[in-house]
This record gives sequence, structure tokens and C-alpha cells, in this order.
Amino acid sequence: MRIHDTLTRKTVELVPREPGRITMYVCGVTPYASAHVGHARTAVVYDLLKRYLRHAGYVVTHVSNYTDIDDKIIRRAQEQGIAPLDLSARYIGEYLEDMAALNVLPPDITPRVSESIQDIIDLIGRIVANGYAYVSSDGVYFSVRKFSCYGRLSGRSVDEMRSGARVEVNEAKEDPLDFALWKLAKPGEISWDSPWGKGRPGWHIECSAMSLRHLGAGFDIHGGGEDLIFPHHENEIAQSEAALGGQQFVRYWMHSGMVNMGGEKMSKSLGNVMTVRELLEQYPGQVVRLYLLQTSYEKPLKFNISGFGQAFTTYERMAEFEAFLQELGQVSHEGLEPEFESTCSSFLGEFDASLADNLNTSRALASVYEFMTRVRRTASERLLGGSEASRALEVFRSALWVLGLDQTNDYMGHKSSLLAGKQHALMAVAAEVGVAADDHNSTSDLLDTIVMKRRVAREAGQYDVADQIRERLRGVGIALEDGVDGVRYRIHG
RNA sequence: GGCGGCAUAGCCAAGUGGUAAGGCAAGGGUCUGCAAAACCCUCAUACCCCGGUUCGAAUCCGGGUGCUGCCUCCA
Repeated sequence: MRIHDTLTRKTVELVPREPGRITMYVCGVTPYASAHVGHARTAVVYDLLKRYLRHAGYVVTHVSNYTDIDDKIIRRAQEQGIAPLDLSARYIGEYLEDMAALNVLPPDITPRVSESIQDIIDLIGRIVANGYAYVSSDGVYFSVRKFSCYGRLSGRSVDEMRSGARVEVNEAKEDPLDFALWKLAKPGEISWDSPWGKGRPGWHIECSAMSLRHLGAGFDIHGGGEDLIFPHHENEIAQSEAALGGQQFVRYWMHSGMVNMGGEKMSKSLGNVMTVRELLEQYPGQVVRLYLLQTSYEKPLKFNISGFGQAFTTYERMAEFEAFLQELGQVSHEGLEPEFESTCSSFLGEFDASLADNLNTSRALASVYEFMTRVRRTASERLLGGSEASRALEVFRSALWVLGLDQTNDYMGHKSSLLAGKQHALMAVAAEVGVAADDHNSTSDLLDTIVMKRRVAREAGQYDVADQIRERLRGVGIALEDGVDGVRYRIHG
């Protein structure tokens, strides 16, 4: 497959360090608040990458960290009067729930900074020994000017930055560009022992330590949001290669685009945030995921809540299509028409090729939609055989799995919970159309009885009664569809 | 101030030299008791503006305009 590499600024063929095997490290979250849509996007993008690579036959090792100790966590924990690691543990728990709802597969390894201190100390030791760092009054700092390639990833030069007005001023540094590898603890702060005194890791060192620890020098893909390019990833390269003594740190760098809200980047510090949890109250996780996959992963995504309504309609179409094939597939039948088989296999070919092209999800989704239309068209022209339906279902599901949109039961579950929420409204409808509402123990029983009453009326030719019932139900968000094999319903909030 | 990115129909969005994918919405039709769903048809002489290169440009180059990212914590 081809991917866009941030370092070379080119879209290149992905050639792994070891044939058939991909090692990837994705910068995870600093868990001091609920995850927002931007975090969700990044997680979904790299989850898609992993799924696609596995689908393409690679053995993938995916590492993603939690930066569970940092200044913001410490401050937030102090405000709440709890231990920093308790605070981060709580938000890690939330994050896991949110990601599960989005059908993000758990990474293979999820190291935490607080559990990687020894690796971090060892790495700093190597950097110091190689002469790229120095000990100062409040910690250990990396000497940026000693690393000649500094600025290559983010495309800036040390001298340009020096003239910039916004570099941090700190008298403990030899140069304003230097950054902390180890911060000595102030009284009362959480700390770990180190050769340089009690303290905690600086912001960037943990990712170098954890990625090298679990994947080794020269691993394949390092990813994250594009806001991490500078300084985080720039610093990671500098310190890692300083420690590795000239060996390459990472083969390919990938960065996912930001989510914008109100014309600005969504971020916790700006406060223009929609959390994943808030969104999941309104839409099934699969709909949220589909929304996120509609835009190419590198482009900024303009968050717009009305887009979720569109995504909902589209996901509904997918879920109904799957149900349609599943029903047809029950009937056993003779073989496939060659033409039908070629529809299925060329769909998969087009789908794979789209994702192999730097994860072109828009095109991959277009091929899914076209496939649905083709199969439906065939079904409307002649009866689709059971084996054909099964084959179509097989390829359709494999595509949905790669996209992580295979949890159609999520949509169905959403449907039934919506229905349960309509208890009250349905009782009113029952009363209006003359159905006794008392002796039904569930909302769906009640709906069934109403639908039955309508069916009787229809069969008796009393269309005015039947239509009235249908209109009443539509009024409460339940749309009935009369098919040849019975009544189906769609339900909306 | 420095270094980037983006601008395609009402909305979302692909396409990066060969004559505008796909989805939503909208309009018409088939089917249906009527609907819905499904299917069929229609829906950008045109890709922010002005120049240039080319047989040919949404795609390349130059200049504008607008929006935006990073340079500070950030996914």
C-alpha cells in the first residue's frame, strides 16, 4: 500500500522493516478529561489503518500509549483533591468505553508513562552519555543545537525558531529551544527516583522510550494527530536518534487531520469541544464512525452536527442492506451467476485498491454504495438466489469489517432503545386507534398489537382505518413499510 | 513575524494534466390499494478570482482573495 509520509512529504510505497510484519506506534491521549471528537478521529483513523493492513495479510503490532502523568494531570488532580494517577486511571477507563463504542479495536500494547519510568531513565541516560543532554538546576535538558537534523520533520530551521517571539524563556536552559527530558519534582509533587534526583519525565521522552521498548529502533509507522508534528514528534526524533547513535528511529511518519468546530481546531484548551460521550447520547457509535470516515484522514474535518443525520441515513441503508441479504441467504439455492460473482469480486478489488491508496475512505465508501445499488438492482430484476445473497453478504461484511462498520447490531440496538423510549407515545396511539394498552408488558408487544390491528383492517379492505394507524405511528417516529412478506418498521428519534 | 495546508453543486465529498466518482437533499417515474422501502431517470459547460505554460488544466506555474494549522499544552 501507499501512504503519505510526513518526513519526506511524499506518498510512498510502504515497505516494512521485516517482510509481512508491520510495527506501528500511535501517540495516545493525556487522560485528564473526557475524549472529544478529535481524539475519536485519530483513534478511528489508525484503527482503520491497522484493520486494512491485517486484511491485506500483514501481522500488525500496534502500540498506543497513555501519558498518564503530566503537568495538567497533576494540576487537575490537585483541584479535585485526588491522586494524579487516580485521575488519569478514571479517564483511561472512560476512554476505553468510548473507543469500544466506536468499534476501535484495542491496541496490542498500551503502555503507561507511570509504568515505564525505568525505560525512560535508561533512555535519558544514553542521551546524556552520548553528549546530547545536560543537567541543569531543575532537570535534564536536551541540547537541540547539537542535533543537526533538528527541524526536518516540521520543516523549520533552528535559526528561524530562534528569532520567533514565542519560544519559552527559562533560565535553567542553555538555549531557549532546549526541552526537558527529566523535570525535578517540586515539594509535594508525585516523583520517581533517578540518577538526577527525584522527578518525572518531560513531555516527549515517554513516547521515545515506550516505542523503542516495544517495537525497537527503525519500527515502521509512527502516527498521531498533525498537531503533534511540532514540537512533540520533532523532539522524539531528536532524542531517539541521539540515543540510538545514528540508527534510524522510525521509517514512516503519518499524521491525521484536525477536527474543526466553529472555524477553529477543536481542543480542550479552547473549550470548543464536543465529547464522544455527548455525541454517543444522540447517535450510535457506528454512525459516528461513519461520519469520521467520510473525509480523507489528512484533511481537516469541519465538525457539523447535521452531518450526523446524513451519516445516520447512510448507515441505516447499510444495516438494512445487510439484513436484506441475510434474509435472502436463508433460502438455499443453486450456484452463482458468473456475472454476479464478478460484481462481488470487482467490488472487493476496487474497495481494497481505494484503501491501499493512502486510505482513501471516500472512494472505498463510494464502492460500497455502488455495490449495494448493483446488488439491489439485480434483486429487482430477478430473484436473487440464496447462494448469491450469501456471497454478497460475505464480501459486504468483509468490507464493513475493514472499515470497522460491521456492528450493524449497534444500529439495531439503537432502534430498539428508541422504541423503548416511545412507550408513552405508543400508549396514546393505542388509545386513539382502539387498542387496549394495559395488558402488554413491553413496548414492542404494544407495537405488535397495533400493527396487527392494522393488518386485520387492511385485509378487510378498510384502508382508511389502516392508513390512519400508519399515520399515527409515523407521527411518533415509527414508519411502517408494507412488503410482500409482511410489515417492517423504521424508527427515528 | 516565520513555516505549512485548504478553497469542487443546497450540504458532505473524491479526483492532482485528457475533458467533473459517490452520498445526502430535491424533482420526475416504476412498483404499491395508497404510502414507504427498493429500482430507474434528472440534478456543476464546470472546480474562489486574474494571468501564464500546454494540443489539452479543477489538476502545473505566477499573482490575488478568503479560511485554516503549527511556531505554547494539544489527537
